[in-house]
Amino acid sequence: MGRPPCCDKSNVKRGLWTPEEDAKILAYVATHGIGNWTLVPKKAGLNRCGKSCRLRWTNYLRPDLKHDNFTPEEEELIIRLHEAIGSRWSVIARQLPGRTDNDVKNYWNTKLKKKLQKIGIDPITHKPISKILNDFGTISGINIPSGTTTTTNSATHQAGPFMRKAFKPEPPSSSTTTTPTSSCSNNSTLMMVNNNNNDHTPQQDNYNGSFSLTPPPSAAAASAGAETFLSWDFSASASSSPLPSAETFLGSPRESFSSSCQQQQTEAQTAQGLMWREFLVSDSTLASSSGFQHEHDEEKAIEEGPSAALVPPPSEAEHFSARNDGDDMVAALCGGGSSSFVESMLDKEREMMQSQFPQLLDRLAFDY
DNA sequence: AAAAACTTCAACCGCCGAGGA
DNA sequence: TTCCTCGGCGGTTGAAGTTTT
Repeated sequence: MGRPPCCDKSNVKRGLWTPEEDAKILAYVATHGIGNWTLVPKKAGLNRCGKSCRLRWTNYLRPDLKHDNFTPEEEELIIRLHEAIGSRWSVIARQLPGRTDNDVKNYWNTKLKKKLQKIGIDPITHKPISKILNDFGTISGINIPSGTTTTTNSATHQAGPFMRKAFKPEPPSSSTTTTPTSSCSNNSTLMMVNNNNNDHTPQQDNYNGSFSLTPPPSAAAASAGAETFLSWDFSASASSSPLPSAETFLGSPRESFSSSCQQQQTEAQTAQGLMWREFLVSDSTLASSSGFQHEHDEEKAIEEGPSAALVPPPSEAEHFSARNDGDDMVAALCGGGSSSFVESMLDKEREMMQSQFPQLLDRLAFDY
């Protein structure tokens, strides 16, 4: 049975609130406090849905709200928390006094996402976009030719279908391959530049995390229309070095959360040459891309059945939560049964989270 | 000056879980 | 156990404002 509407939508006012309506809410809350929001419109003399009243109060009228710009510290915290727990805006907002989940969400969507994209970081996975695409090349058995430029932001989404295909369990005899470059067409180009030999060979898994913004080589920039060039220092060859993170750009004096996190993943990297987070790259990216959602659903429907093993992985937030509803999916990803690999990864991430965000983790555990 | 393109963000939508009857 | 209501949440929309052409 579907849930009935909370109010008669045809008879309630919608759209922007007037100062008079705001005053009524404020007056009502001042006298009665916050209680049953469905009764508020009637008692306050408003022709609005109760839900709308609650939203107006929580997102705009609450006296403890800040209405000024986000500070760099707040920005950094949002990025770090988003990397850790994903788009759980309410949880992130609780770490930012005076900010609402709507504020944080809007700020992320309009500013921070673009900011990260501009510096070549995928805002969903918080990994360098080139790294994602290069890894995809490795995973799917495709070597991106030397000198091939990889593309940013929407190109990642454009790569969705074939990336997903790459993760799809194939029968051993299958030789299906796809060609990434056919889907990567974007006027925003990201180039990987090796400082040592200055060739543009994509590097995989062995960069050391020294990662800086450099001015584009003029000729290449002009021809490629590059917005941002990323300069990588490959001088140290330690393969267990952390991946660069957005933190690097933010100049945080603290130990990079993402770096430590990713380092642990790297250390636990299996002979498969694939980290579990890689799965998140493919599917969380897709899931958040409305353009692929429909297609994804269709494919899922097709794939479901006795042999279907491609189950959307839980978000990182779900991994960090105390709920178990992601376990089956993770198990499915690993071919069924419990996986010590996944469990150890989750344990490590939890430990790391505990040390980095103890308060947050406590709250998550409490909430769920 | 006007139109088009782009950005921002308040508000809405629909789903979900909790909890009470 | 089932049904219903409510509050909370994340994703999305679209009006208003701003910038660019």
